[in-house]
Amino acid sequence: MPHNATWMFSKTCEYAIRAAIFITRESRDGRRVGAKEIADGIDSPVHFIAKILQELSKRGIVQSSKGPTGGFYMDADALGHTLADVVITIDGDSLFKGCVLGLDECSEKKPCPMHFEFKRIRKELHTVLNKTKLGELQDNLDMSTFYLSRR
Amino acid sequence: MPHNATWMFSKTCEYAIRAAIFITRESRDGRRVGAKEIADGIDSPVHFIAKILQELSKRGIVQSSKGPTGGFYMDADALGHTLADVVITIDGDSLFKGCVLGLDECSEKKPCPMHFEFKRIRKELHTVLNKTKLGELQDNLDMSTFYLSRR
DNA sequence: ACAATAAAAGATATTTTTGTCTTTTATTAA
DNA sequence: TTAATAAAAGACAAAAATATCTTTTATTGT
Repeated sequence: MPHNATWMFSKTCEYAIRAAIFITRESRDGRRVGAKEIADGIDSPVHFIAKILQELSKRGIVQSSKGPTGGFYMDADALGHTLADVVITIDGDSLFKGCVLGLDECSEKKPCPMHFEFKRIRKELHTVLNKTKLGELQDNLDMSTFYLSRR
Repeated sequence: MPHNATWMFSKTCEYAIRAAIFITRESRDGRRVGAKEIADGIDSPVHFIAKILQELSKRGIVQSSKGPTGGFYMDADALGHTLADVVITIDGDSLFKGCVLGLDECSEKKPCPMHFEFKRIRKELHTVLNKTKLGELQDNLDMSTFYLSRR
């Protein structure tokens, strides 16, 4: 039987979200952070998060620059993204659109038994992930009271 | 990047839920259904669902009997179970308890940035999966209007 | 008793996800 | 213009999830 020690996001996506929030927080005072520092900050394998960051960078979710003094950061544009953007970039939009029971043909007309029950949950989920921009999260002083790693 | 074409449940668990509902429906008029028939009915690999059914049977979520006229079915006891029971049997309770971002130490005191936002969603999710017993689902005539496979 | 049926059990294979390591490319500062 | 730094890229490895196949065991009707 599957282990599935987590929730609704792939592990890759969990790392991505944690990294995005970490970078948001760090780039508050203009700091750029390297893959190593991020990996330490969010408890993830260095090379793995590096790969993920490549993808996020490609899609404009985070900014990056090479060389010394380089690293990952967020510009104004990037701060306009939401957590939903991060999720969609990594896991796609199936979380918001796919059938809970994995049926291809599930729809309003041919609903699976859980279709209508989960409509509200799905909507709420979308709302939560969409309502806050990373920039707003950045402005929130409480941010320092949240944890991204186990230490 | 991960594919993750579905939602919050493992594929194994999706099959399990679909099978449980299928058996509930079929055992309405005392019918027992074989693994093959179930696999056809819910669009799943035969041997794979057979394995899953073994587990569900072991935990009393479904009943089974061997030999000709044998197959899977639900007795009164089994009909008292909820979808949450099925989910927990297969995927464990991490869906209801684990941190959304996969942090081991996430708690009220050391919350991850999404902790409080997701509290409500998690609760609602638990409610939806817990509120209806399979037996009640069985009594619901609308059941015939729901789909469990692509055909 | 026997043949047929169906679940249980277990071995094995494939695919996907996750994680690691090495090389290349771009940028900076001295 | 060179050495150091850091991301980008790509090859490879390990682990987990999913899927298939074969053998065994229990049950039924004849």
